Amino acid sequence: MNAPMSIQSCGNCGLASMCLPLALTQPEMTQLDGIIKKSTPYRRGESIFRQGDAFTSIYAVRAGMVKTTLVNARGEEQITGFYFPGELLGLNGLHENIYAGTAIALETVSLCEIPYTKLDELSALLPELRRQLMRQMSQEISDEQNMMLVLAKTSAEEKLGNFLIRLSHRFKRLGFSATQFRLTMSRVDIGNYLGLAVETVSRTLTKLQQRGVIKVEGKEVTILDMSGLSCLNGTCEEPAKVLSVG
Amino acid sequence: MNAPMSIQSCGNCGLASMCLPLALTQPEMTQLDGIIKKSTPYRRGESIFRQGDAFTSIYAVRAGMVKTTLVNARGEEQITGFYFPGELLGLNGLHENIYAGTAIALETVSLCEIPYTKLDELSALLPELRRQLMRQMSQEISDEQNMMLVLAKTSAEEKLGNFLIRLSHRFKRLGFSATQFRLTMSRVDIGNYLGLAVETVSRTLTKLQQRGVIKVEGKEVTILDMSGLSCLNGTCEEPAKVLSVG
DNA sequence: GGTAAACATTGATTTAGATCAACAATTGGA
DNA sequence: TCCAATTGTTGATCTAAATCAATGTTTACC
Repeated sequence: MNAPMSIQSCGNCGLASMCLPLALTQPEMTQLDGIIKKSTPYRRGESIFRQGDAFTSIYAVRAGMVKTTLVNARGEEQITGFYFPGELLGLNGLHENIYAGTAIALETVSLCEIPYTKLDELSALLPELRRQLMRQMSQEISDEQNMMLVLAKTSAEEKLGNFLIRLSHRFKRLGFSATQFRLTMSRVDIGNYLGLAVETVSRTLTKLQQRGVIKVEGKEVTILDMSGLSCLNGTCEEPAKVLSVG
Repeated sequence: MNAPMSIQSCGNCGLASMCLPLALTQPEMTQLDGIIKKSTPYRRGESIFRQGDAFTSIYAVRAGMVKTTLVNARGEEQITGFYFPGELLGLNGLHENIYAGTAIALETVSLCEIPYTKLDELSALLPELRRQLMRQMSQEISDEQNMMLVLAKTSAEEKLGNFLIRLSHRFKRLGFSATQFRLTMSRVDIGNYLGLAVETVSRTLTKLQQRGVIKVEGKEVTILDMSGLSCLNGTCEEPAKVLSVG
């Protein structure tokens, strides 16, 4: 090992999180090309894989946003996540060789496809990769446990506050503005994800806007008072309690 | 490779799911002993690790039941899972080397402790282990996504039906009765986990009992009509709709 | 560029489950 | 074996958010 290990963007798929070319040699790079496939872009509404399909590959999002959904026996459908460039899809297919959910493009989406059968080969090539994969799964477990908390314990306002803040973080990480971004998903999708009716999503966004915390213009959102939002989220110091005196 | 690979119970910790002694040689077994630690039992209420602690080990439950919880900045606490013998704790500590939740013994609990630093060593010894670990994480992701669906989309009755059925499956897998078992956790814990008030848990159990679907005697539960419960869960065929005629 | 479909907002009404309150049943320690 | 503490049940009331309903707005496709 010559250079200090660093996680950087991969030329092949443009991803910081998935691809870890730790000063790869040229032949190694060439090998990589043969393993990671660039698949043709998916269009809005197209599914990348469907619940119950044979598990063949995991996917790293290159560009565009993806949602994943889970349907139960009674036909109720839950959006289980929104995936941004740099994030991995299909991690929960490993335990029974079947995709445990459906992934759908919310806009035009590019992906890196990593065939599961090649994962060992790839890991041998990039020893750090498997560990990185474990970290990502670990992260996903944490995120979903946090989501359980949000779904079970918080009000509509807190849910939306939390949602917007997490979106903000992810846009920031991608190098975009943390305070002004576009909601790629519909209000229905937001409601479904947060366990709220569409009408409640609408009303709550309006309420937050009236309070001056955010500005909403259709799908465009501006966060005007980040700490105001954070407070909803509980991630800021409790504002000094104003006790009514005498 | 001589014998066909099979996942069987590990003499060291009695676990089918975690330990994979694929016809190990004696020296290998000896090595294992040095890596997997049997820790002293934890008593009811004791914590195995706490949210924010430095991540050192993952744990496999040998005996007894464990709950894990997550606390957010505002102090709201959510039970994120109940862990049975054979299941793994601490899988979501990997991504930032900090435990992302707290694990608490619900009764006297025995564990196998697997120091994270030994995981590579162990994986080299048992090549199947790392894959098994990935499968377990994958399973946990799926379980939590299912939980998101339950929390966001189902009624109190459905939540409890789903809860009891999942408990039933796990007792069955452990070789115990699938229709009669003890609720190790309190009603408060059940409510917290399912996003319900205690009172609602109590009332709903009573209602299910009155309907003859279950029998409840304190912590002892008997499932009298499994398909009745499954219907709540949506995992059975829709019962023929009785249309009122004329 | 027009029109149907999909998506979003706002208001009125209903409801499932939370909260408040009182009491009963277990549990565990002296 | 008793008593305090914890845990569980049941009833009455309240409320946040769902549902129902009507209308406005954007999108995408002939």
